[in-house]
Amino acid sequence: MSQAKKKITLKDVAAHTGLSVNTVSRVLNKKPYYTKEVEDKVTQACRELGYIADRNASGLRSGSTRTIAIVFDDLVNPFYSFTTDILSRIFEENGYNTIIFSNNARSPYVDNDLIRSVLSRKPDGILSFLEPAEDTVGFIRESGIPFVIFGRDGTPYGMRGVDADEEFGGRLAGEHLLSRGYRNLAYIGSWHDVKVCLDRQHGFAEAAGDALDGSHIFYIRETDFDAIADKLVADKVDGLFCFNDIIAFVMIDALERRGLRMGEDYGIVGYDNIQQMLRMPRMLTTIDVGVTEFAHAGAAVMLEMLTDEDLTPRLPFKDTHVSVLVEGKSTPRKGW
Amino acid sequence: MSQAKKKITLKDVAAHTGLSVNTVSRVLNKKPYYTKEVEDKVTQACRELGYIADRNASGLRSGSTRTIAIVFDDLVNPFYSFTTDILSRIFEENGYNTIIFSNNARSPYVDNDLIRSVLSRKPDGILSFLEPAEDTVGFIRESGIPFVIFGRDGTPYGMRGVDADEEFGGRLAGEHLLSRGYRNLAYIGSWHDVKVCLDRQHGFAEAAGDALDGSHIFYIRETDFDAIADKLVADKVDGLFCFNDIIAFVMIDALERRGLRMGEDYGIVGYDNIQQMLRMPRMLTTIDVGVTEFAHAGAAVMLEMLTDEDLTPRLPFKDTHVSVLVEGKSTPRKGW
DNA sequence: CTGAAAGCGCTTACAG
DNA sequence: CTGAAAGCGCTTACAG
Repeated sequence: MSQAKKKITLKDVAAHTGLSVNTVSRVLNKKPYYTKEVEDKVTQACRELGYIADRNASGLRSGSTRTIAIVFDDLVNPFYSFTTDILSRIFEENGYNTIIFSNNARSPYVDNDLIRSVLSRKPDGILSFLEPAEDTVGFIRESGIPFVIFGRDGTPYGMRGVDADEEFGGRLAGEHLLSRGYRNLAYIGSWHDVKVCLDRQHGFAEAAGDALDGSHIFYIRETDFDAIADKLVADKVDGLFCFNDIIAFVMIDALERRGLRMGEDYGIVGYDNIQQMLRMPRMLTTIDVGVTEFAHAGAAVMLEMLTDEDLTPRLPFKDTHVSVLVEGKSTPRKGW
Repeated sequence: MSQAKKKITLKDVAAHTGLSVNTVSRVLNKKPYYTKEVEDKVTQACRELGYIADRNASGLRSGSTRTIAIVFDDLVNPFYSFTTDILSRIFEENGYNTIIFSNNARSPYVDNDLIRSVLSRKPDGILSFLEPAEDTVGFIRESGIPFVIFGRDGTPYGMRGVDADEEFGGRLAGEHLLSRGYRNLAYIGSWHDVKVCLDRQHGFAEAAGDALDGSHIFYIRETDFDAIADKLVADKVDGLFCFNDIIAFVMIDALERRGLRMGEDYGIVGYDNIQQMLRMPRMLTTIDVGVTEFAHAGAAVMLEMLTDEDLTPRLPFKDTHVSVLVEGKSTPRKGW
């Protein structure tokens, strides 16, 4: 097997054509002022030599790496992977590569270590599924790099965000469970200090009214699934709303191990509709934000910031799209 | 909002400490020869100034970008996202960032455009879920860059691969369906020219024997789901083996629309056990390769190639791990 | 329309 | 143990 072939650089292409590196560079970047003849010569030489431009080198000089960083805490959740898939394809189409970062689930925030790691790659923009930690907000803003918070409200941080109406989603879940006859409800959230989680909770609580007792609000980062399940069984809770579908699945499993069957002994509503992303049968009743449009909205904001198009007040996603409840088998009419 | 703060470079740190950029660089990279005093001064200055090294610049000079490219065709499939999540975390722990590339599902191969895009980022290594296209194999090998084919056999390309025993998995599926009483079987593959797909098919065919008629072997890239479902119904097929879980889910849906219920009118086996990755209830019977160990094996090979550790003949994944069949509700004993 | 020089922010030899 | 110079592969002014 032949060893690492000599790397072909602009200089080689220049030598091969008898032109200067400057001219070759100009042709490749389609800058004005060169003859068709020169263009052909360059194109030909690049093909012959198998020239591939070094994007890192060009980034260093030009100040733009044509790279976008995506930050998340858990690529396993299809909500993130589905969105990341769409985003990276759109970025690619626009000449940007995607570099991914995760937070090791240390916290639901972009902390200092993480942002430093991201910035060391000099991306042209950062799209984060996580909110910035208190002490990184100023740092990020001062860096001047476009930062989009995806799926969360950016205003508290003075940043751009692309978010959906989470309270509305929570309300849908609450109304649905009530309308199906469930009367003793619970909410299983993720982190007690994450806004999305609280928004869904508040919407749900508002709709649920007396049916949701304060002692039936849980956060999986504080109470483990088994403890939650035990409490639900003990208190004869009959309707669950979970922060996302994965949490719902885990609860279904935990309750099954206690002899309770989904859609028979209790009703349950999730969030995200990952079943559809995976083309699975509709089993779980869930809230669907329209993830494809959501991702496209996020990409649009990012590209808008990158190209400095004037940020004319287009209506944000939140105001133009509305979540819907998709019914599965997990919330049949209760009793009668 | 303050505008882009002046970027802090090594030069600034040098000026601030009264040292040369060289010395500062040496301290930051922990090269030998500097006093504790100098080290403290540098550390202090970096903190004060908020210095973040430019990894692209260092990569340009040093020849190593500390970047690994991961190539896939569909991040939505949890098999890929789960694996990518693990891989990127392991790479991160070892000082490498991950840059992702997808093929736009143009083909199941790494084609010329794709590899050029990847190489332009000068990654230290490439881990691909896709096999290289015929005409890119030579190019990739000549580039000298470590290339690991994940989930596929690398030997036909003279490359390193990390693969599982796919025929064995296919056999498990076939034996299971037979043992449950299904007698008229079908295989739903992905691409007819992808080795993994064929390996599973061959293992399955071997176990199925006469129960698998040649006309009941399909590839979803050639025949659409509805056409497949129609044929299955017409021929009263009672047992399905699908290339992966997602294909299985789509088939279940297509058959349901034709009035056939999974686990009642027919049995079905998938591949990958994505249910477990998503912590979902065990519904589908499926083949599980042990994706966590699989991902770790892939990372190990990649890191091994990067650090040039001698490639002592450790047993490859295929020879040390064996897939298992995980039973769900989709393959109950038939009839009696 | 094309070229020679400078420089992006680092690290790598090489001096001292 | 530390520093001055050169250079990684490009693009950006600036000349001509």
